Amino acid sequence: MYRIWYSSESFKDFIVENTLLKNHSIESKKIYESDGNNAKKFHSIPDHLKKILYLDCPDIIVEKDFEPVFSIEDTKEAGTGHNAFQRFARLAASAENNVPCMYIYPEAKIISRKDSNPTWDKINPLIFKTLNKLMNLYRIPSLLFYYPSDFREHVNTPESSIHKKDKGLKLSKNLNYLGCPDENDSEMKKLFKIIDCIILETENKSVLKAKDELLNNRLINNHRNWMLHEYYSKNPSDTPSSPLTNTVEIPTKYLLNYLNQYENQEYQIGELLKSRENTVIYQVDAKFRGDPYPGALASIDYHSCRTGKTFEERDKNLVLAWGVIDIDHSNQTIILNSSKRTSIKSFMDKVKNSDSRSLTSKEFGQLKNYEIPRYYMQARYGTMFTKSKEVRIYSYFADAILFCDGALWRDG
DNA sequence: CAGACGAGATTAGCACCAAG
DNA sequence: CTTGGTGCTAATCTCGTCTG
Repeated sequence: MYRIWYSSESFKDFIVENTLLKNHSIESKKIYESDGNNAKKFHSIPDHLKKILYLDCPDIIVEKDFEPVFSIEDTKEAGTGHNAFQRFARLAASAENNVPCMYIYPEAKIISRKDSNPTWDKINPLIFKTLNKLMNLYRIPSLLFYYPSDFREHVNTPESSIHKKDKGLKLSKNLNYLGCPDENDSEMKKLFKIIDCIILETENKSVLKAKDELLNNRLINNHRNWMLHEYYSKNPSDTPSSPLTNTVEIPTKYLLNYLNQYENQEYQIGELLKSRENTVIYQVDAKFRGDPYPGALASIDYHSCRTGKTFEERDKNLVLAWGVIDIDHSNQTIILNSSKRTSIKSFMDKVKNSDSRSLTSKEFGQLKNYEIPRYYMQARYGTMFTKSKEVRIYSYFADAILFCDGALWRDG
């Protein structure tokens, strides 16, 4: 009846045993993130789930009759700066695929840095506003719950937190739920109630119809209002914060003038970029890497660029630049300075690497038996699931990627 | 020569912490 | 205080070498 896909067994039990799922027969299966990460097993994941996993893999997906009912993402990370957005791509993937998502994140966590007393690192409230945008767009719940913590009892006294050894977080005391949040905490009880709500709705109606109407549910609607309230109480003046503070908006003309170096008599840049008057550039002056940037890039899309449900429906281009942008108004162009000299080679090497791991150039006789279904998946999808996560997410979200020594862009 | 074993490489997860 | 670049670890795969 219900099927639950999980990456951690104790967290799966934590969810099942504290919700109405415990009254149903459950089949549980381990989830595999990607073909690149788990070449032997990923191809056995059902096709409809692969589509959700295309962008990023959540901690839990619950299905009924082969239709995803909801997903959960759980983290103990301190949500300062862009970190709150690290898992955002998977929330977005869930919403884009019409699957409600629950996000568990600490309101604050105790961090001890050298030469200073322990302090609470507090969640970047922008995550609430961005999740609200996601809900407006897809009409599917994307709800954040606070990971249980001592924060409110010890706002100014992290030193005296009872749970200081766990960095202020309240973990479960139940040995079956090792590393899970405290199931007796009020915030977790809210989570269980809302999950129960979703399960009851799917029992009464079809899964699809239930999901369609979830935002009208009183409990869920209340929680959504609470999230907005959290945003405005933590940021009353609605001041922009990371990662939006690392973006710059320019007239697209400037971008086209910059990309002009790659045009000649044979090739002219296509219509897509030109069709949008302005362009948002996310500046990352770091060595090429994945987390936390894929999630941050995705969040900027929903925040600053999207007007509709797909990445094609944007009123501004979204560009990822590996370096810092200087705007040259006199020449109507941009200058890209990369202090780490991050090369386009680092991107292309990752693409090359995933191709070399694919089976598509083999003869049938060379395939081991267990490789045959994987080969067949690759025959259909190419290296779609084989590439590393950052290559998948960057090339999905960014209309163009700029490096100091090269660039990639979409024409349509 | 098939299977076992283990080192090294790769992927991704899960965060931390120093700078300004 | 906020920002935003970087570090560490587990899991798994790959591939060369060993062994019976």
